[in-house]
Amino acid sequence: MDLTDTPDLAYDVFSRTCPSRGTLEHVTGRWGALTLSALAAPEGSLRFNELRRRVDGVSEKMLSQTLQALERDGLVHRDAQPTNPPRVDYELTPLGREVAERLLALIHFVEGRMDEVLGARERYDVTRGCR
Amino acid sequence: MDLTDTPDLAYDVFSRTCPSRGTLEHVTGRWGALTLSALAAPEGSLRFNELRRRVDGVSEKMLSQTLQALERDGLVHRDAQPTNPPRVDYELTPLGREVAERLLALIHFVEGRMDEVLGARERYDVTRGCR
DNA sequence: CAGGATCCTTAGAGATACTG
DNA sequence: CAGTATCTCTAAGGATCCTG
Repeated sequence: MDLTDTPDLAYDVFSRTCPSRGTLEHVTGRWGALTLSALAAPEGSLRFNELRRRVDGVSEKMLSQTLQALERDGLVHRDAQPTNPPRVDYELTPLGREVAERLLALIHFVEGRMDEVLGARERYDVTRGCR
Repeated sequence: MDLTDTPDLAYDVFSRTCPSRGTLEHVTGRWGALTLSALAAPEGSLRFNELRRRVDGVSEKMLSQTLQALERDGLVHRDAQPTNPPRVDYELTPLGREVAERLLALIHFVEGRMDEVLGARERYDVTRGCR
């Protein structure tokens, strides 16, 4: 084993220039997180407009951009049938599924603790609201 | 067990108006995620400028805003000594620590798979780059 | 149906200067 | 040291129209 250099710490999100920051932003961004979560549903595979309905509030443009970024990062697989009308199915790749798992653990935890969060907010606003 | 209504699903991030979306954005946002991660370090407690140095690239303004949002959500505790010069320490609350745990699981997973991601990107750019 | 192309708006972000 | 205040400006995001 050679430990003179640090090849295993190649990617550090704390560094401004690390590409992992970009990927993390795709994954955790407003629409990225919801899109991955939607695709993690049991159905496994969803069409463009199905996704759009699930991800409440997303525009066509943002969903399209989000899906492209996730596909480029190898987290989402895009299956386009050259039929008319066109039919395109999106599903998670194996890597994407592992990412989504961890993402959902975070999301569900936050959802489950929202009462605490909301309580903390009220307390904060009462004490510091008088600024 | 009564399953006729769904009171336990009170917070659903898929809904445009759910407050959990806001909290999730504080947690997963560019600076929120890095700030929580930095505070999850073994030291436990960090001062403003220590944080600023760890979170490479953050401005005073954004760090300040981020910390306020996280404090308001009850994830970060702020301890200000009214001395001169002032000294303020930030640390995770118990709830914040649980959130950070799950967040770090996601971050470390992504960091560990960046080679795959970068490989996928190259393949994507080669095949679709010709647009 | 799945998205590309366009235009438009504004909130988020950075830089700087100032203060207790 | 730990912020706040102010300014500027870009780029994310939304709405709309269009096409294979």
